[in-house]
Amino acid sequence: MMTNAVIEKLRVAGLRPTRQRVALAAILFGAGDRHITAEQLHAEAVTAHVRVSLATVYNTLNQFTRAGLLREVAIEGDRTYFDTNTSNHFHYYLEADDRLFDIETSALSVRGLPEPPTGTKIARIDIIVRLTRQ
Amino acid sequence: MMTNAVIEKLRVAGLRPTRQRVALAAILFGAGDRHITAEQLHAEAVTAHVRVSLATVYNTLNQFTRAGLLREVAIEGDRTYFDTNTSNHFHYYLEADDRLFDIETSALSVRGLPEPPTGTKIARIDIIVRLTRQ
DNA sequence: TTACATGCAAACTGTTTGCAAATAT
DNA sequence: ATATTTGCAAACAGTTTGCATGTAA
Repeated sequence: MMTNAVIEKLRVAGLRPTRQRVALAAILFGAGDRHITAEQLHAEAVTAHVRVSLATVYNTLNQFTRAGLLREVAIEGDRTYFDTNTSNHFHYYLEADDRLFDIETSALSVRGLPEPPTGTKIARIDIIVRLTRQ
Repeated sequence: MMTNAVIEKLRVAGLRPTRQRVALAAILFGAGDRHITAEQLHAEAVTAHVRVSLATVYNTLNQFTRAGLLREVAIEGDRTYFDTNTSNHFHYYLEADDRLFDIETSALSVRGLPEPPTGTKIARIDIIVRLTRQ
């Protein structure tokens, strides 16, 4: 992703385009949809010779999420995954590899959902299809 | 749940019916389906005058899960929820209250799921319907 | 020039573990 | 008698925070 486009994206989200944010955004949004942890992103930044602390990576991921640029994916286990695809979609999770990827279809739907309890409404439906090696 | 039934359940699962396990199992399985964290279970045990350490509660929940008596539910956030209903079913999650409950229907189904990637098969489908107060 | 962002280390939370004492078989 | 389980405290992993320094506007 071009640096200018990243900078614009951050500005639109109301975030100052600092060196660290621009570099992290370029990694995150520069190569299609990604599912990444803070630790992984930090490692990639280090590899790309971007000087940024792990704390800043965490803070940045949380800011991006609050700004709607990322979405958190709930997987049981310790690490938190962040997804660069914020549109409505579902996931495969391959436990053996601790890897997460999008289900490539928009045809997927849920049937037979009852009315939610009184006083509540559905905010979002998360679907995780757990895979095992066969 | 009668103590005898709990003891039998533990034996069948290959777990020695110790005082702590029997007491925790009675709390867990004695009152319909429950969704509970280690901390919550520990608090209930203390209230019920069962002397048990938090570490033992954690260990016990993990043992029960390994034995197929419980099921873990992945919610983003820090705490791990354990569900006493191990059958195939889905969940509502009310974020405002950090509360989890079963979707009361067996009619719920997923349509349009593509073939899983080569070399993998579907182990389980987790669905979390996130609710907000309206 | 001023408000905001960063880095670091220290704090914090949920969870696991090592080991001696207690308990089930 | 012996193998398993427990409690405790200490360890641990992932994540957050306080504060001095640095940087964007």
